[in-house]
Amino acid sequence: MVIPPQDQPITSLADVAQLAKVSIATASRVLTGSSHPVAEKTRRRVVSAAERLDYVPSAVGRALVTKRTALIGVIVNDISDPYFAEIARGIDDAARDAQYLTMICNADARPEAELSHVKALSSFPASGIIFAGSGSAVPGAEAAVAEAARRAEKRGVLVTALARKSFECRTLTVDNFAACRDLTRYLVSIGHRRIAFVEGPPDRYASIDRLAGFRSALAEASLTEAHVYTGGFDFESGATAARRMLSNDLPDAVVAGNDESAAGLSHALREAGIDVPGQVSVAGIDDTRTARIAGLTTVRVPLYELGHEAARQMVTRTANDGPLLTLFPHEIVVRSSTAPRHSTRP
Amino acid sequence: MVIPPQDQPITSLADVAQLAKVSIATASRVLTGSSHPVAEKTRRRVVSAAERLDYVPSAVGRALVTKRTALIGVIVNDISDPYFAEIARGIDDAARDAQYLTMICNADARPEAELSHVKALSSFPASGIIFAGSGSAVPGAEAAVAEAARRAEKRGVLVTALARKSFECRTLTVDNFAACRDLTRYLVSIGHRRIAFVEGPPDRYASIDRLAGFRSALAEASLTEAHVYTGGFDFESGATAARRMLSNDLPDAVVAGNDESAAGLSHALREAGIDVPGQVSVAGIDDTRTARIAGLTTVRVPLYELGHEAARQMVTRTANDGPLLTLFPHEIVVRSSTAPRHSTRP
DNA sequence: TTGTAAGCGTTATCAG
DNA sequence: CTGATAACGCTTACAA
Repeated sequence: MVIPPQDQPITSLADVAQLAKVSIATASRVLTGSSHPVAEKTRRRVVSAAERLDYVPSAVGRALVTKRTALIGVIVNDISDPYFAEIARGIDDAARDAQYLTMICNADARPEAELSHVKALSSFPASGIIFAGSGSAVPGAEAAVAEAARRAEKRGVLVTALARKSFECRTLTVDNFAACRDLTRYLVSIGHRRIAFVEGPPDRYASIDRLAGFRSALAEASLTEAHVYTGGFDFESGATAARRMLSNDLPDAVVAGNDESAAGLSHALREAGIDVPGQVSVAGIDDTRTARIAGLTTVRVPLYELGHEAARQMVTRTANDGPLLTLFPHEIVVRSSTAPRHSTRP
Repeated sequence: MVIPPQDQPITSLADVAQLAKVSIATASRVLTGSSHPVAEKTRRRVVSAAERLDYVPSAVGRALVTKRTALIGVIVNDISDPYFAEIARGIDDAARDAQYLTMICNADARPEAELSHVKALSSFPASGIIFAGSGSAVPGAEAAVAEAARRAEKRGVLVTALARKSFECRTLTVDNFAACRDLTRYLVSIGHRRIAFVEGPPDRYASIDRLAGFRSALAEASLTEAHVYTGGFDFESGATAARRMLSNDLPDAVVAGNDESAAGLSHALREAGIDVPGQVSVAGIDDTRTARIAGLTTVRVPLYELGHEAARQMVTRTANDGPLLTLFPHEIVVRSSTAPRHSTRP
């Protein structure tokens, strides 16, 4: 590592102590708000010395002793995806309230990237690591990540997931199966019969659980799926599925694996002259800001709240007691991308 | 700070050295890839010992000596705003390539929050701090932030801004004035005459420069502005402006201060039965993913690239030599929210 | 080529 | 109530 020119010496606790004419120990006790008793007069001398010198305690010096930094690491697939951005915002708000800093790591769903991030975060070490995305159901795909997470935990790093992972881990999430089942039930309830699904990445638990929920709702209603299109969690995947749908046959309604995909789907459908929701209803999942902008019917998943609560538990170190799995409620949000079957556009 | 139970001792360089039967110094030289010569046989012993112990060097121990952590801090207004999320993604990609971690700090445009983040980042200290959002033109509003940034720089922390700030600072950005002027020129070129503007937060340089660019283009064409609506950089601000527009009088076209606002604007207009772009053309600025989803005509601002290049310069410590101001090019992107005057929807 | 040891800034222990 | 000091894990002169 390149050592940059150290133009200015850092003012350290020793400087504060010297100016206040106390020992380093006393200065530390005052500035950390320790419970160790310090005379009021002494305290004031230290505080004013610190202010005069614009003293900022060295996080590194402190961490060397406490073996912990006021850092929370978040491993996302892609921070520019609103799903993760909203989670990250919730985390950082809770972190900031407790004077913690939030580190964002993009892993693009690659286990090797996750692994290297877990290691980097452990090297500080961060107080906690939050896995924002769901895991891969491919056997062994996450083995190394699981092992690294387990080791980090043994060293006192709190680990929390906000979606189902392939290893045991404290988890705050929603019931993806139920969420997608409820959404599909809604589409059935407004008269749709031929309903298609656009899948997310097929190895992800989020995709798998959502597809299963979709199928469950259809089975309840004694319906068979119109078609399950392979897809992905991005706009382009939805658009691609739409094009295949157009050259295939149009269902009454489509459930997409998430909002991004639903947005791409309805965009491409409309571009081809299809009336959404007049001819085809389209629904997404997550209720990210994409859903609002595109006017999508969707299922609200409390992303901000998931992140906020996970981080809150970490900074208060409550995460160790709570239950291993906490489910947050979801809720259908009806907007203008769906309509009763055979209605026309309002 | 609470000291957590240290379930497991951290394996340190001493452990590696012991297992490899070398001194700590030698182990360090091998593992840091120092230029100091080490016998090949010794090197291999150290490497295999490190592997066997699953050694991860302590970032804190290292930072205590080098006075620098492999951390880049990014101060954004709101990471859940795609504008900032796309910048953050660019930064993290460059950071990750160099084995740096990215810290995201949400400041919601509040100088006090920015200040506390700069201090927190300095306390590590981070290698660099990137200000993603533009500054406030209110005199003195950012004085304390400017001072803290200046001090951080004196200690070797690199500081870069991705938008105009009220203090001198290495800056990579686009010409907001020209961007908005060019967009307005485009609307004029397709026949619009009565053109309105929806402002961003009035104290921000980004808002001010864009409004000035808008007025400049109108002046060139000897037009007067239809109306300048107060607004903001969010969806709701655009929607609010639309409602005032409806009870006022409809212009031929509207330029919004950014894409979020433009999305809210066109959403509310359409909800009120107005044909966009048939009756009113709407354009945004930035070309965030919001623009793609909403099908907005806009100006592409290379957000990812700005973040990527800023971070790249930081990790290579090139930021000290380059020019103080670097302008990145912008580009008009035409989508379906604008059309020539008096045309009907395609 | 290897090793010894100083020192980074902080907290915590223990003695006064 | 205050202070001296060990310890944390690492890098890097300097010595051998």
